[in-house]
Amino acid sequence: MKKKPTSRDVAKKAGVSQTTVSLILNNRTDMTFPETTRRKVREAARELNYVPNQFARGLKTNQSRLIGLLLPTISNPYYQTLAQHIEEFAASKGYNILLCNTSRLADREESYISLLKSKSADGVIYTFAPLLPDKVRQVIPADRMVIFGENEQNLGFRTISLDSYKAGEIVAKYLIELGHKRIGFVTSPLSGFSLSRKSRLDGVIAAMKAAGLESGLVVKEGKDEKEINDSSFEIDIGFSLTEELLREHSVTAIIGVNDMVAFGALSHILRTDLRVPEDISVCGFDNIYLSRILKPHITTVDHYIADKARSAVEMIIASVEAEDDPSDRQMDTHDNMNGPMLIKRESTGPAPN
Amino acid sequence: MKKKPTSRDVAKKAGVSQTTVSLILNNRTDMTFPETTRRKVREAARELNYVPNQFARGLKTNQSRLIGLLLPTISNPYYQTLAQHIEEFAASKGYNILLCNTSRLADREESYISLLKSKSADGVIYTFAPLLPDKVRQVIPADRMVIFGENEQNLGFRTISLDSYKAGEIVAKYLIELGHKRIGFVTSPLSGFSLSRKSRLDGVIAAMKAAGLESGLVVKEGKDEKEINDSSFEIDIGFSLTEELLREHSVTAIIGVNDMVAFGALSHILRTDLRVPEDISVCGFDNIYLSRILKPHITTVDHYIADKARSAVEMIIASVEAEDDPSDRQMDTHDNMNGPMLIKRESTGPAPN
DNA sequence: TTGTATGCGTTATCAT
DNA sequence: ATGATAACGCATACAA
Repeated sequence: MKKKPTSRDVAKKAGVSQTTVSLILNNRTDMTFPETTRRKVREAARELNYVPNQFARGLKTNQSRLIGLLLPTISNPYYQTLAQHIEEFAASKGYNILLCNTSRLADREESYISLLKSKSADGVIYTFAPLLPDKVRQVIPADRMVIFGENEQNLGFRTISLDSYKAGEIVAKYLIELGHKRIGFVTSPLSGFSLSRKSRLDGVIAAMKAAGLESGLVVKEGKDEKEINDSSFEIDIGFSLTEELLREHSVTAIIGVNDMVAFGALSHILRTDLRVPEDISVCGFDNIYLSRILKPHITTVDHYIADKARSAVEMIIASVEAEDDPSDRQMDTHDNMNGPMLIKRESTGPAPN
Repeated sequence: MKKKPTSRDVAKKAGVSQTTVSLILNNRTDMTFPETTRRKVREAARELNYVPNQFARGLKTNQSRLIGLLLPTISNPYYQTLAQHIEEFAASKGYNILLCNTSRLADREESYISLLKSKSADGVIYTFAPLLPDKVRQVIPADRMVIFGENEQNLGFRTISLDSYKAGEIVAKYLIELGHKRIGFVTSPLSGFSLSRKSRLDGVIAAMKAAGLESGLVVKEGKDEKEINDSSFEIDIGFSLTEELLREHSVTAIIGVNDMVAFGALSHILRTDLRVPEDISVCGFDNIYLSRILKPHITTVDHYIADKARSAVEMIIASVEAEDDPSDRQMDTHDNMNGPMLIKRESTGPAPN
């Protein structure tokens, strides 16, 4: 590890003071330098391969340009895509992403929170409801924290909402319009972590009720969530619950609680005599990239994740920048955001008969 | 952003000096303290919610416990799984992952390299051949850099090899044993970035040649790589090239250059009258998690990615730790590692006739 | 316009 | 066994 050049080295080489180097390299507009000085400094920096030491800078400024991204797992197309969008937008703004995979384990979550504090992360994006909301509050300033997902329990954190309830309604209404009266809802466990699963189901129930079809809904819920780190678990759940469902009930449509579960359902159905969508319709949620790839293309609900990822990052950056200039302290008025949108594809059609 | 407590605050509260706090909280074994002092300090730290400031610590120690992970994209099951394994093992060792998505763009790669230097990253893991090897060499010390993948051009970087050539051989030999004589090789572009694609093909060619079946190989190569950031591109390539291939040639087996391409191939075949594997066999490379999920389960080659991810992280950590104690400077003797292994599944069978 | 001096919070050296 | 004190490299208030 050869020693790295410091701003003092650059200063010496350029024949100016270290202050001048700092000022010029930070492009400070409130100061003006002769073009020759600027050139000398930049050239010296380039020749020495100088890069400012973020430890030293951070010690002064207390900014890290680091955003912690907490995920239950990255082996899941939904989180993947989310991570990708967040990373891309953050990078475009000069912020970087520290990958924090919690596996939904409280102790991992806790150690990551401490880590983020000690690294003076400028912000934290949760992609699930915190397991330890009180701990988080102690450690992370409220305006540096955003939850990406459901907002139900209202813990007082800022939230980028996906409105899963409405998404559930939309899907159910669509199927009802197509004439479906007996619908199966297949889901990984509703208890515990994922609030969005429950919300989606609630939305479906509401729509069924509104159409007087309550009794036509069959819910099949998966059991334990032990293997949740690998999304193959969700496919398996979709597969086996659908098998069970079709053995016991005659439905004309199946809603998977997300696209992965829906794939599992589809995967079972394709092994039977049933045709999709002639005999049975299938749909999911999330519009993960696989849903426009795997055949038959699956009907699903899009959340405008890219836009929302952008908003999440923007909220944090706004707080960071408000630090210097406390004037524009406008918080989270992100209400005019796109709601969920149905993506109709091959896997759904009119009810048979 | 309320002010964070410093070790001095802890010292004041515990009634000791700041030095003592540092010594105790760092669990230094070369120093011994009365149990009462230790308790006082720890308690004060806990009560104040004290977390050491990494900027200050880093300034002194020049260690960040940060590893930069350079990926072309994370929207690809292969890189996903790799990232997951690397993150998990690194976290277990107290190291963290900075996500560096380059989209295979040279300027992004360059800015990430500078960033990693300025953040004093302890190491860098490339998951592809560097676009800017010279720049990397200038900025990242050789012993803090590991390439995960092919080693062909031998740029002088340490490498965790996947031995794609051998993987190609293994697959081809297996198909030949099953009696296949006319085999299609379907691939995304061979030029440019991905060395492993070419190596896989070379391995296949070698095996065919060895069996005197050279003329039985048909290679279909996809054109431009513009949409490579979304792995749907690879599925599309598999789909359309297979369509083309089957129109022009009669083969009894198709090798996809990776599992995604193989899925694309499969996806087309399932829309024809051909049965898999009775009429035609399909296989891929990488053993991504989808390959044991999607039906029919696809035959593929496993690389022991989890083990190798571990090795990559270990190599870096070893270098970091060798810094203090330059005695154990044993470098990359990771030769006794598992080679590629064939995973036989439903999508392959004996050649027809 | 440029340079000098100081301090950020830690770790580490050296006294005590 | 514990406490003063000096760096680490940068940004910045202030001096020139």
